[in-house]
Amino acid sequence: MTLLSNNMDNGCFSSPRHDAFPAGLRVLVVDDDPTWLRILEKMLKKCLYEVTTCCLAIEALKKLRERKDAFDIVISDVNMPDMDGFKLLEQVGLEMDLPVIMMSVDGETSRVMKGVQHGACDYLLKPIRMKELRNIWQHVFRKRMHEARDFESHEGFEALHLMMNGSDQSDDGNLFAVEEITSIKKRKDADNKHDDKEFGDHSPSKKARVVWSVDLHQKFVKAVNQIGFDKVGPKKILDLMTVPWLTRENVASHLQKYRLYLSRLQKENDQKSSSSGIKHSDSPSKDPGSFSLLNTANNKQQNDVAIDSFSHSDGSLLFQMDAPSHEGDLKGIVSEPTTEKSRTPPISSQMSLNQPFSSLESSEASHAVFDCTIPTQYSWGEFPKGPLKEEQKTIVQLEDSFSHLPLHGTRQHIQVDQSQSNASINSNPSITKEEVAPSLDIKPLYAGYKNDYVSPMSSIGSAVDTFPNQSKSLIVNDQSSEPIFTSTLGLKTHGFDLDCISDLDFYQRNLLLGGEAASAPLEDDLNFFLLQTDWYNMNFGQQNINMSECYDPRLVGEAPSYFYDSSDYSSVDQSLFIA
DNA sequence: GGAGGAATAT
DNA sequence: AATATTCCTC
Repeated sequence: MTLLSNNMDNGCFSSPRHDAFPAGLRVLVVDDDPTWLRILEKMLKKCLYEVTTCCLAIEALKKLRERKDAFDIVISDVNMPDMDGFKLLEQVGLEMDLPVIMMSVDGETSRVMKGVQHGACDYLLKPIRMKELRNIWQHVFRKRMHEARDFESHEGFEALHLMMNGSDQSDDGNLFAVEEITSIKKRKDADNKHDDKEFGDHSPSKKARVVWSVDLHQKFVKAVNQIGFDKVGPKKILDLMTVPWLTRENVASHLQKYRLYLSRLQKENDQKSSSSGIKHSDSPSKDPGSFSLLNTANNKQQNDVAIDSFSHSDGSLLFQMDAPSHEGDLKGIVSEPTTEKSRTPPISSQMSLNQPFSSLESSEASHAVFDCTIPTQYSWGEFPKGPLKEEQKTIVQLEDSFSHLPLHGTRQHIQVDQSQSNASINSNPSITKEEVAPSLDIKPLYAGYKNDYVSPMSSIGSAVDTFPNQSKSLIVNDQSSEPIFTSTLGLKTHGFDLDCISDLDFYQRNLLLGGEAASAPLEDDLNFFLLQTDWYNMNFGQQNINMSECYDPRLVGEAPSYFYDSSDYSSVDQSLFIA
């Protein structure tokens, strides 16, 4: 490490005798009580600091003015005859801008506060212990960091830490030199430079990440379908999506993931078919109506663009979508879920699941599907966090949760809500008209969504796999920490408002936040950030709420099913397309 | 010289 | 795991 040299240009800590950082710290002690003065001097010297004492505040000021660079830090008593310690504090802060530590026998909060308000970097109560003096250098260090302007708490802390460890015993010169500190800052500055741009427009340090919300994905899928799976390209998709802030790269990345997902499904499908002989039976309901079903290559018909090209040889299908948007959106291909479920052992769930499909009409069917697939709020509560996290969660669990679903009752509920959903959505600024318009309502969207990812396969396995993952994502994950931090910064700047989710918010929601956040369940979020005391976390949590499809707690009371359900859907969907 | 897309990085 | 970036090919 670099040693602090006595001849540093800036003259800091220039002690002829010591070159290790804390050692040689030039301290000016001011106290009208000679006894204390002596004691302090002794103690400070023991710390290897260079000590200068004076019993008069005025005298201290004089010394300081004479040579502004002669001291690194000032320790002053509060009660002095010639001048109020606070006054001195103020002067020093004004003229020399040196860190000042106040001390007194009086620990009254108001006084301490006064000292701090006047700029004291610390307030020590007499009797003062070595321990307290030993670390006063930290104030100098901190100040320097700040001065270096682009002080970064993190690095600063690290450096500080290092210094402390290394310097504690003043044994070696294992300390960071001021120069180093400075360099750290510089590096920091450089880094921040790019960030700054983003900061400018409310974004945090890093480039915002695009969160592929259900809406976005839906658009994506729609575009893919319109173009034709075999002809798609990021650019084309991007153009069709008409999402201004989205970039080709974003789309490319998503497409990559999408393809990966599909291929994985395909793979699984293949395996399955081979092992079990023939693939799944056709899904139950191929509803002529609007539902599309997937499975078997045969059903590709009615879509303008069936994206089955992906599937291959074996003809097992990949997936189809109703391409044309129009109201066609509603029809999603729901097959998969059905199939999966039916296969699953737990009878109760199966029954419920199947039923809807076979008998319901398309629109209803889709609802039903949702119901089946998505655990309702009840489920939420029932899902054990632990298990959810586990990779092998499984069918059993899923089934369990499914069996708990209040399908019938819920279904009705949902339908009703659905009618309101549009209103809700519209009222929610976070969703732009365009977004709302194309799709009749969220449910259909989800249905479509699900189709995209799930329909291709009717494999239970895939469903199962995804589920656990999704749960994982539901739980606050650390990965989001970084993005979130950033985003919060942005939010902070803009004054995030939970009540008013504006387009901007939508934008932020999609660009600023970490992806996982979007699927975080309210419950977890709340738990999570209720534990946090700082603003960042609080907002982080709120953000999450917003992100999860209008999951505003305050709204929950009013628009129950819709919100709950939607959030659930979103989570499910997300998991679904998590490859 | 840009678009796609696999490989990598974060 | 989800996205972003990089890098190579066409």
